[in-house]
Amino acid sequence: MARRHDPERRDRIIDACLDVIAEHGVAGASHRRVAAAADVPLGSMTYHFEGIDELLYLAFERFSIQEAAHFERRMHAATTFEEAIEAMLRITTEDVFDSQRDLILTHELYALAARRPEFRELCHRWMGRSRAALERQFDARTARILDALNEGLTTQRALDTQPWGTAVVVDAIQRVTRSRQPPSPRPDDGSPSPAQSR
Amino acid sequence: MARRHDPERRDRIIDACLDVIAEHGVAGASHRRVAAAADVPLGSMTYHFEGIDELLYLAFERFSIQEAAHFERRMHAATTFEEAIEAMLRITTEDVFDSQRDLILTHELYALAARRPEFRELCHRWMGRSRAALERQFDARTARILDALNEGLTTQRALDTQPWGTAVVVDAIQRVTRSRQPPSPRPDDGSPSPAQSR
Amino acid sequence: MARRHDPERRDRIIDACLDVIAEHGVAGASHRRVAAAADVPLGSMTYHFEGIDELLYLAFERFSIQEAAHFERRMHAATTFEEAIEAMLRITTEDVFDSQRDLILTHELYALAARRPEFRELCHRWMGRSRAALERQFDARTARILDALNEGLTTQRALDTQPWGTAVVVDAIQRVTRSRQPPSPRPDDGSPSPAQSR
Amino acid sequence: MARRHDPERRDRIIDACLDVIAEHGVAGASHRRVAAAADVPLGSMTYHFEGIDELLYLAFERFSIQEAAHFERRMHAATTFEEAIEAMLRITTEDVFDSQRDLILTHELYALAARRPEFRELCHRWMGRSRAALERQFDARTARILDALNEGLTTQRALDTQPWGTAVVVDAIQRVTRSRQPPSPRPDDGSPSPAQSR
DNA sequence: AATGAATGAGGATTCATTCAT
DNA sequence: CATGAATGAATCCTCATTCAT
Repeated sequence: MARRHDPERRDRIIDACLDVIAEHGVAGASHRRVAAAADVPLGSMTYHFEGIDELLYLAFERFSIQEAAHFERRMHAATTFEEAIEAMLRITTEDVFDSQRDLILTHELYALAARRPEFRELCHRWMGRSRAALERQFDARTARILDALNEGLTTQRALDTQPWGTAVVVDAIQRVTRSRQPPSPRPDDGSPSPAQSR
Repeated sequence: MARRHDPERRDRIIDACLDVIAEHGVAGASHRRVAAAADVPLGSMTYHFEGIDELLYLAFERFSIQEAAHFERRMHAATTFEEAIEAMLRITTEDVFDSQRDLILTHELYALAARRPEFRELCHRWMGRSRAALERQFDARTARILDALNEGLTTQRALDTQPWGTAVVVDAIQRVTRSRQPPSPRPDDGSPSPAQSR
Repeated sequence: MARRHDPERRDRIIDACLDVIAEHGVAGASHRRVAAAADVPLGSMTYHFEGIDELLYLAFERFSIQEAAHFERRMHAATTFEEAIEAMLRITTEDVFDSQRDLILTHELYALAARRPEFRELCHRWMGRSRAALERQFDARTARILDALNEGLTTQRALDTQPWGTAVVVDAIQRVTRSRQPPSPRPDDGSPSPAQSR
Repeated sequence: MARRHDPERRDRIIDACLDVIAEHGVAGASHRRVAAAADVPLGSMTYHFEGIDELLYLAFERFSIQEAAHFERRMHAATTFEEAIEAMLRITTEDVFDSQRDLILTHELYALAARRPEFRELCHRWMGRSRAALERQFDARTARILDALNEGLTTQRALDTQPWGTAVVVDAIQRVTRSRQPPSPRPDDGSPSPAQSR
């Protein structure tokens, strides 16, 4: 009866879906719960979305795009090699550490991606953007390794029951970035500072 | 009607549960589907297990133990530093690459662990065993980084839609192991240097 | 967006409704499916028709009129007694045999008519026209019997899983038409013999 | 809470399903309505039947068997040719005329059969039994024609809005049975003359 | 005049769980 | 000890219809 015209409803439902997944997992993300979270009648759900699969896809698509954009923002803000290293450190130790929500959503997405190609495609695009952002400061090989390292450190730190210090992270990043740097000159893409210390 | 006395039934159900998760995800793992997969009457499910949560927990417990054991076997077989490097390479590039099932189960477990402490505990124990196995050939810090690197490389290789060569993996392992290795002598087999244990 | 002014839309919807019934039965004939079949917005449905009942009625009205007209055409083309017999044979063996669509729609209509008077009225009118057409070549009694015979043969041939030869049909028509024919002279075209009108 | 053990429940549901179809048509035969009619919880429906399709099939299977049995009883009671004619007359004029329920169910079945082979099979079996019963008193050809005639007369009498006298029926039966009877002697009970079997 | 947006009721089905046997 | 029968809650989705535009 209230709210008949509500143009942002679709968006609100997608956001609500992410909230529900963060709280109950994909397994607990039902039309009913999402509708309640978005304060929308149940019938709206299948009016706005083909089915729960489409909603799930759109939700994770939005999430992966937001995460990629966040990563890009972090990396683009770094104008020197040192700042890039620093940015990586912050990304690994702070960003995910702070947000339980992101952590959950990321792994729910991965679980889906492991079984279903359309979600794997989302991961692929996300990784592509992360790598491209890293390649502004690092060569392609290093970018790829750094991204994988970030992935692994983040996951293990989050899923451990014991706290990790940041020292391991710092050390890991150094090993990965220092080792190959002297022989092969960094690509001038984005023209990072020639100095490679730290 | 046939098998009334069936002592391995509980075990069979747990294994069937993992199969079902691998095929349908945790979201699709219902009593009915697991019972069907285990060829067991539906009533058995709540007779043998408190509820679906207990079954899920036992299934992932078994899975994580099996995986940890597999990792240990791989690493224990390596008696030299070079063999250890080689083992890591194989673990990262072959093991998970081959088994879609393990990949899915791992990420389903992580998704659960991100939300629920009891599953995080499983991850913690699994990581602990992996690290201990690595510490037979590497110092504690390197072990931890190697494990994280393996985690990240494995995940990203599996969830990408494009194939990765093994070159990146080789390079990554080298960077992580070479850099710190010369100054600190490798711990001898079975006794990680006390200063670096967690 | 395209066709705003579309005077034949109502007609198109009615035809589409018959198509949907032929494919999904009355049970499966929903506003949505008909709208899709007619390539018309869902909102059109209740704009052009009071409700689904009205649409159903109009669809079957059209269908029964078309069928009656077809029957009349067949019979009117027969100018002799022999041609009339031949026409009946063709109607029973060819027409319905060929069209799965007509068969389905006929029985869906009958099923409705068995429960609801307004649809029974349609059947009544259809039968009336058929009989009138037959009475151009047969006395009223024979016309009625022939029509019923046609009904029964058609139904049983169509709903059997084994093919019927045409021999039975020929024989049946002969029995029904021959027996009473010798004593009472065939009525001349358009005026059934008064003695036998009902 | 009440009635946990109720061995005839399945049967009761099937009967209730036929009642609901007779009242609301196949289109209106929902799990809910049938469950209510059978005084059974909704969850029972899919416990006892694979789905609504299976229930529909079982209901019409039962109906067609009951009808065939009724027809057989009528015909088997007739021991002479004259009694058989009389039986046919009663079947056509009384039986269906009396029961709105049978009429509706018959045509709902036919509507289904027109679209779906499994229901056509039911019709085929029903017809087979009717014909076999007729062949105890009539030759095969006559049996078939009589059955078709009965079908058509029954249908048209029921779906007309005006009453039919019995005279037409008597006449029709006579025409069909008299014509071929003199030359070929009636087969004695149980063994139709071989020359006329199909 | 026409329709896209919206919705509550009801559609079939699946669910975890209970319980009598 | 084990299970087949049973069920009410909840699943996703479709429905006819309403209504603001």
